[in-house]
Amino acid sequence: MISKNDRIIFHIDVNSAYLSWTAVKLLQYGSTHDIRKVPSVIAGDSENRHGIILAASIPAKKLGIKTGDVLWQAKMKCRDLEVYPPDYDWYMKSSRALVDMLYEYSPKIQRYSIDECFMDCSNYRENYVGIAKSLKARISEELGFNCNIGISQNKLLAKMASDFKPKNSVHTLFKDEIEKKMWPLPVGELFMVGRATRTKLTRLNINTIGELASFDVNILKGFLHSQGQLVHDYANGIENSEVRSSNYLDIKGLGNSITIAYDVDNFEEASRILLSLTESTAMRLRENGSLCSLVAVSIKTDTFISYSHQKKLTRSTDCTSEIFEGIKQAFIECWKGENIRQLGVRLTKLSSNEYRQENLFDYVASEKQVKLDTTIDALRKRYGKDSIVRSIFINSGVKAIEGGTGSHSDYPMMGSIL
DNA sequence: TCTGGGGTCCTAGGACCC
DNA sequence: TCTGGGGTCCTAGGACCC
Repeated sequence: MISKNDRIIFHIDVNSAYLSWTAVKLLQYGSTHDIRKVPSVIAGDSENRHGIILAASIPAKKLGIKTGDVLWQAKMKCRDLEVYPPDYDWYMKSSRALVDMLYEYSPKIQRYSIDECFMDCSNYRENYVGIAKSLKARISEELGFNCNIGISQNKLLAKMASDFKPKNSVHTLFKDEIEKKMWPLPVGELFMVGRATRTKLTRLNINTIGELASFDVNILKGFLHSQGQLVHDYANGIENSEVRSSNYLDIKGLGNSITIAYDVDNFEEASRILLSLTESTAMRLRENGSLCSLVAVSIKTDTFISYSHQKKLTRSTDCTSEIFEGIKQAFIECWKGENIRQLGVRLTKLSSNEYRQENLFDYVASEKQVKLDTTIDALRKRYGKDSIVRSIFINSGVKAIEGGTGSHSDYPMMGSIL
């Protein structure tokens, strides 16, 4: 169990978050039909080639439908599958409501993703399970959705615990429970063992987490390099990272990408889409108070081949037109002329805009650009994203501002590591 | 029949310098 | 003309997460 110097970490995980949150919204708007109780999914529309399952109800899961499946395949498994579109603004509100409630319990909270949080509850030396249960009950009653809470001495084990069945429960996975509760599980269920790693481990005849835990770590490192050490540690429950109150300023990079409803085969069209993506990404960059000095373009072709190319800027900037020049250059340098299915823009090497390095030669011009961007951002914030649109987009068939967890993204996305 | 979008981190290989 | 090795930095791609 818990000893004196142990931390107590909660991991709160909303069950089928998107589906639950849409269900709650429908009920709040007067529906009497709870989509959690029938086969249903949240998915984009196939017509625009966004037809992927983002979340599935438990009845849908029982029919073999899971996140990431293609919509038409899911429909074949269940003829009267109910399909609902995602509503990201609502999901952000729901997520925020959850976090607000968690702050009543502890100030040390790390938002790991839109539907997962770590919370350091080391202050509750006794009855932490009882506290978790009452927290879970409050979330159900006051917010209307269910979650799992995992409890342990570190974040990894707490996260593993919150995956345990049954759903809508509190589970513990303390170090002295690893052997019984975690080691019998298939190795692919360990955090950070994805498909590629699992395949390699299977070749070494490692099939359960317990087999991984007792395997020679040096042999593992030979096959998996640093990943070998990491998963071996995780299989043994070793992980010591802090619950760090996330600061949105310390993101490493940001980007937007879009799968286009049709294949793009000419430069002008691709360029318009890239500008549209640059607009939304640069806006987020400015909102974050950051400058970037490296930009990258990514391309996915109609045959699903992906590649990317990056371009260093001459100085750090948050100016849409400067960033777009870099993006356009990068695209010209790498596009091989295939039909394009998806385009992406990514900004990295971020720094704070407190230390804006002015261009000595056209100081006035760049001053003006900064003011222009700031003004446009303010107008769009006030009157909506489409209130100001570049003339190039009018009648072009391309949305002026494409993609993006725009202003509502007030948490950093999770990393793959804790 | 068709296959999303947002992230972080690591690594192999090439360029360049000494 | 041909030969080496080590260090650093950069890039593209691939691993993982939700």
